[in-house]
Amino acid sequence: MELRDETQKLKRAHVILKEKFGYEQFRAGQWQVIQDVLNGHDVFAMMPTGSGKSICYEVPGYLMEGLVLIISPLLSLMEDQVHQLRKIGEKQARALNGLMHPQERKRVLQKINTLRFLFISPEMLRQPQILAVLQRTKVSLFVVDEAHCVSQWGHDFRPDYLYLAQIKAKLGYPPCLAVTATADERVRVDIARALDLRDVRQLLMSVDRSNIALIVKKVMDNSEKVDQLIQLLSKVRLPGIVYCAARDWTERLAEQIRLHTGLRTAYYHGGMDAVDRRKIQNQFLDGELDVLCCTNAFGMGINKPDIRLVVHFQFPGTMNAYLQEIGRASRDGKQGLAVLYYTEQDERYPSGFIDMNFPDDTMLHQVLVELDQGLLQTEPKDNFLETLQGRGASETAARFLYEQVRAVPREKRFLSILDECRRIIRERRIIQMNDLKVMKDYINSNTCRRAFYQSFYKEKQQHKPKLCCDQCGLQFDAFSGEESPEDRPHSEQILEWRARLTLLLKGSDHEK
DNA sequence: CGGCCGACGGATATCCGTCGGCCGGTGCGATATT
Repeated sequence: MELRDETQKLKRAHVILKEKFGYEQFRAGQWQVIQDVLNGHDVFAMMPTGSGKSICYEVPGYLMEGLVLIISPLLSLMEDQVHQLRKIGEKQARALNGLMHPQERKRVLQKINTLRFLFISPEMLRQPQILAVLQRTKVSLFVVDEAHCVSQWGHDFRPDYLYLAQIKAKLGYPPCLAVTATADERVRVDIARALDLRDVRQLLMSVDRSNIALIVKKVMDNSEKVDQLIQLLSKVRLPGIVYCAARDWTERLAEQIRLHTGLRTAYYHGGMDAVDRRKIQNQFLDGELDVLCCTNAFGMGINKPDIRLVVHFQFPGTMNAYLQEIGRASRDGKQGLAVLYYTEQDERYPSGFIDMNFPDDTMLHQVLVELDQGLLQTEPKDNFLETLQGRGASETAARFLYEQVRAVPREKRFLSILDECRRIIRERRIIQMNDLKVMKDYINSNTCRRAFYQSFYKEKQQHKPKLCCDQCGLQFDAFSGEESPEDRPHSEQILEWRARLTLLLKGSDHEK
């Protein structure tokens, strides 16, 4: 009888897809995930961005009894997703966050039993009052969106991510669905552990984006980089994103680009206020900008199908981050280009960031001693964090230390956790340094770029696109235009490009 | 890790080199103060 129920559910999934979302068929991967979810399994799904990850929990939301709880890393992402659901007429979708008026938050909690979808941050979810309300509610599905954040941020930057397993337990172990576009094997294991996934079904789609041509270009110094970038921007298709490691670089570059190319250029980073950020983001989405210089603050949840170029003015510290960032190009399947400029000095950024994530050993030791002597208190939290930052710790390092000391029982000495802290820091450092090494190896490798990361992800190289990478004969000069237009071997490239475009267009027609 | 800035000292009355220290990226929520 149970079996018949399940079959019924699966049939109804197709009906929901058509009636609510207006699609005839599930796309690759979606159907498998939905089946596993409806059958009550924990599921880990790695699907490329733009492949319709949200359908994977939205459709089950209509077939399971109770609330679908979606843990999301960004408030803007939650708002967007609620908005999307509203557009298809779903009224029982809400977000719960700190920007809301307390009254409104209360109202959402009061009618929680009538909701179908609730979007929430890991921080909010950890609040005892919120959790108490959720404990009285039936949670049908526990979704972790952008699940790579668990591993990428949970260990230092946003420690609340590491409490999701505990919260899941308090909610009575609802089935869990973790989705992301990029997670190498180590990250997958890390996520599975942090979320306490059991008997997990995995759907692993390729991380490769074959329509994005890859180029790594080594240059002497930053001024050469700026020159080359400006040339590149005036030759290739736009809009484009230029990723920088530091905020001041985004501003300086934007200025330079505007000056030398006249392109509509803006910058975006986490130091700007929320209104400006929204404004720039919307301008970019609406096609009012050609170039956006930004830090890694920009990108998550950005769904603009026609970004043609992603430049790395400095490279990120992990392969996952790199693939996330270049993956924002050409979601529509047309030809895109990713260019990474490299000088040896650029390494200082990622290695500096790794250093900043943790307190140094002197501070660690000193703080534990002072806590034991009563010269320092862990509470109130903000005072503790401020004191540490006053002594030169980064905000992340301070918060890391707070997470370590907050749970030390009264009868124990703080110094007793010294070795444990040292071990954690050492291990995390090794992991991050290894990630960085992989990224450096990618840059310095003299084999196919695509083959390199596919092997890192333990994927077999499926099909090699014609416009693959600089190692496979893709001419950087054809894009950058270092020579005069006449003597460039350009026309052939363009022809090839056109031919490919046509093919792609035909291909997508065929799919429909 | 390395670029950048300010301090400092030496040789000369303003400049020049060197050295040490600092800084650098992601966002949530809550709370107190203008």
